[in-house]
Amino acid sequence: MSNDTPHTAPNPLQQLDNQLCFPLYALSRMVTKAYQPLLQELDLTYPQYLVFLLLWEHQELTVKELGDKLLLDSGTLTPLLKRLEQKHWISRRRDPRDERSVIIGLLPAGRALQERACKVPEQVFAQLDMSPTEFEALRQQLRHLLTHLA
Amino acid sequence: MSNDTPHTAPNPLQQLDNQLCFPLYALSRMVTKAYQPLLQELDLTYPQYLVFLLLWEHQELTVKELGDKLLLDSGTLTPLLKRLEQKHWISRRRDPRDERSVIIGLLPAGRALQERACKVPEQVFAQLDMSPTEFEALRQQLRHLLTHLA
DNA sequence: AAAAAATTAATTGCACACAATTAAACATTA
DNA sequence: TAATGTTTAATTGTGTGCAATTAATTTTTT
Repeated sequence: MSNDTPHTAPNPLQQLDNQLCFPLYALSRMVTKAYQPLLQELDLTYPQYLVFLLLWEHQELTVKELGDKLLLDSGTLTPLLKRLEQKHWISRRRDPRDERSVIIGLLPAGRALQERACKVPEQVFAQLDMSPTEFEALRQQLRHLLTHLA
Repeated sequence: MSNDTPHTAPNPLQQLDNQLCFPLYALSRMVTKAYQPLLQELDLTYPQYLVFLLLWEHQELTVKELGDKLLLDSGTLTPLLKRLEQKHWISRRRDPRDERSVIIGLLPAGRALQERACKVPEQVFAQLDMSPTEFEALRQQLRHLLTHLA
């Protein structure tokens, strides 16, 4: 132990390689990047794509419902949805039965995107180099953690 | 099949619940949120904390090396590092042997943060409700995917 | 019904992320 | 060595994320 190393002894728990959080954070961004060239063809960002996945499934959802499902708040969703509205892909209107809520609906151009996007999931999966079994196991483990933390 | 449902038949691969990307994206944000109250005490954001994890381990790193390890580019790192410099936690100087590189070093106040942060990993782990075995398995699986994708 | 509490979006301000471009320094090649 | 190409940060512009606040509406309580 020479005294030209005055810094604290390394704490293994404080090393990046031993963190769970970092691979989660980095992998999430890398997967988003894997989507990017495919989504660019559709003029969509990744969070915008997630909104459409929900709208293609449910036709109409309030901002609240979108936020609950995506774990995003109005500070993120409101400007994102306004950009989609400007492109005439979605509609935004107050719920007449509860004027607090804003209902997001699909416009024809937004619905038409679904067909163009249908190949996206398998194309990303192909880049992942995972067996369907591994894929399913990891998906369930992540979802389990998510429900425990959210 | 009634004709008041003019929309396309749902594609299972286009349902949010069947995606791997979404739990990854959402869990990553939730885990970052779990760090937030702990890091707030240190006046740190999560990506700033990651920078310090590396600096506590290596004392000095170039912006390039930080970017390679964190998978972040200068567009993200430069302003982040300038904020840390303004707090007198790190130093930024050109490498005299290669004036293209900027060397990031720890200042005393930045080094002193390590001790205050040493409990953070275990406190976050406690919130995760996972066995160490599960933790380790997931960590390695995520790292494996990351190296395949990055 | 009136007052208080809760719910829903929007807004504001700050900090990432990242694509694309620029500029400086260094390396390689003709 | 001069020209070309590469590497490294910084810059610019757009789009999230999110904490905190605000404003309008609805619900609950008194």
